[in-house]
Amino acid sequence: MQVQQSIQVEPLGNLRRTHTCNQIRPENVGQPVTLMGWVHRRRDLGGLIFLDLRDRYGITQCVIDPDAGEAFGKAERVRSEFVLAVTGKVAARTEKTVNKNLDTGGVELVVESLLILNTSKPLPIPVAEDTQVDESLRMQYRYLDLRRPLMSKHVLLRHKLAKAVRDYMDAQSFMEIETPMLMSSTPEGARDYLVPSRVNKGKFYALPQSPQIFKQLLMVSGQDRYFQIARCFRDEDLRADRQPEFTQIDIEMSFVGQEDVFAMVEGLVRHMWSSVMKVELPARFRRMPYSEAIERYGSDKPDLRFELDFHELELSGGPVSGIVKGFRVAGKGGQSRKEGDAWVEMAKGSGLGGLFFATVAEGEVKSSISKHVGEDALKAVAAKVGAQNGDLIVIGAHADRKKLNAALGKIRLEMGKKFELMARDRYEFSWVVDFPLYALNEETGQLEPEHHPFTSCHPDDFDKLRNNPVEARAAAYDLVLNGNELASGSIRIHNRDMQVEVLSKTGLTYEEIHAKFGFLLDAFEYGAPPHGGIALGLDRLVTICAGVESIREVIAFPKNQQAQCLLTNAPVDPTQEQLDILALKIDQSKLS
RNA sequence: GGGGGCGUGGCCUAGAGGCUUAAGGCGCCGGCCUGUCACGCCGGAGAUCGCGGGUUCGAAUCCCGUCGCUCCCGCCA
Repeated sequence: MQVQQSIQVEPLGNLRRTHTCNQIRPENVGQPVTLMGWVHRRRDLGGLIFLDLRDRYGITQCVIDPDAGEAFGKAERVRSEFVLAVTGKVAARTEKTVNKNLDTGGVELVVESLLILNTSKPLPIPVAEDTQVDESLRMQYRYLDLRRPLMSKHVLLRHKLAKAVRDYMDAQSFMEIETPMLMSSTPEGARDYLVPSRVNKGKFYALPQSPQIFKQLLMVSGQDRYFQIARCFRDEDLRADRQPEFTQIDIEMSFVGQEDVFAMVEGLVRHMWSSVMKVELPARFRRMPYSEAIERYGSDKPDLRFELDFHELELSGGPVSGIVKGFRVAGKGGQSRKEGDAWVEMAKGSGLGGLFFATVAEGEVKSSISKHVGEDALKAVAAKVGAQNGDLIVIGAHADRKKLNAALGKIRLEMGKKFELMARDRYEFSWVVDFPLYALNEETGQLEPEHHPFTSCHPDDFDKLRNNPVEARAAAYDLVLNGNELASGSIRIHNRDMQVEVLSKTGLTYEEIHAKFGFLLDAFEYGAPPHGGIALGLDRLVTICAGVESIREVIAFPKNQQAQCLLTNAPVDPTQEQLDILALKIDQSKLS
């Protein structure tokens, strides 16, 4: 510490950088240049010092010779992450000393003068190395973590994708319109974040779970094509792909049907991939009914980078009963007993009574269940799933179709991971369409909107809505990418009576509907246009493009799993004064 | 609310009843070094093994509790 304090920090004065640390190239040789940045690495050879100077653009090697006089003395005292301004001449590197790992590796800066703009204590986490560091430490020192070139890259990628969205939407006549953050609570699925009102003591705003109602009101107001890169808040428990505050690319359009929304989003996503990822996506994404996704892949967001799709089988006997489904895993017939047992354990964990295997070798189908179900039946199974020599056939059975699909879906995903069938650089998009309008809450026996209560019924299912609502399909859709729900949307209701009918099916009384949605119902009576839209999860999208596992890697200042910001310590205790102003009192007995 | 994993110098890891006076790499400090680029070489400092209790002649190691982080289930229209 003594050493550090003895180092004189110098003022910036009128000195300005002429280039960034990623700009100088062989064509700049001989030019005078001033760079500013952080000391990434320092290599002191005694009579010659190399400094790798870093800014967010890149790294430039600076050489300090004893001939540089004062600058050499300073360079001897410089340490990692000191902030420097260096001035000198660009020199070509000799053929032997070119560094191919650096964009600027063909040249170096021969330093003539050096200014120490600031010092740095030794670092609590490494900046110049890509080692695994405890995540809570990274969060606590996020400003250092973000200096790491990889994290800088993520921040830049996010910016570029957001910019691509704005460029594309603008070119398509969409307007970015801001909607309130302080709004009234709307009974959507998640818990609200509440904000107490000082002016209206005892009352609370809710932070938006999405701009849903406002964007629909914008359509009623004739704004026609709206988008917003909007922050949304949901007070639910966190996951690797879920933060309490997250960002949506929120879109709404008037005078459209489902296919118009698809075409627009396909264009948007294609533009993002083409301009940022340099990847050309197909002109049209596939469409898959919800029922097919569930029956074939056991998920409403199937990862389509690999097949392993389910076939319903005619099979019974011994332990095999109920609905039976199986799928083929190409070339994986050689699984050990131990590996098989592990899958069976997993199947049990996800509610499946049993999981059975068959293998195909030299035209023969072998399985522990062959004596129960018969060899001919097994042969038929192999034919049905398309199994060939060396393949593994996975078979599951359960009386409950829903549980069977869910369990097999889980196993399918695990096998996809284990057998490395999920290529990092493949992007398999699909629309999942024809979602059910309602889902039955088994605890309350009440119907709940599967998407949200403003979703229009499928045009072919109005009769079902009246007579058998649980069977009715919605004009709702998801965009799925590599097993992730990337976007979700619907064609909305724009008719007062229809809106009342859909809401009333969820058990709300007319009075409740009027109290909660009266303003929306009113708006529908003054010339509401047909409209629909969608919202894309920006955090998940960037995560996938960056090829990382957690959305925290692409959020500059994320929360940890306890929904805390370890950098600023939020949330914090309010002062008594703050509580008094808001007329609030903490119930200590409820604090655990 | 529930289940799994992890917690050892500033950072990353090893050690799983006595080889330990806790080992290695990075970083840090000092010395040497004029073409390095994860510079090299020599030397050094730095750890109540998350915390509390227990078992034992003996605990980083086993047991109980607790705290923190993380992954998952529930939850997330």
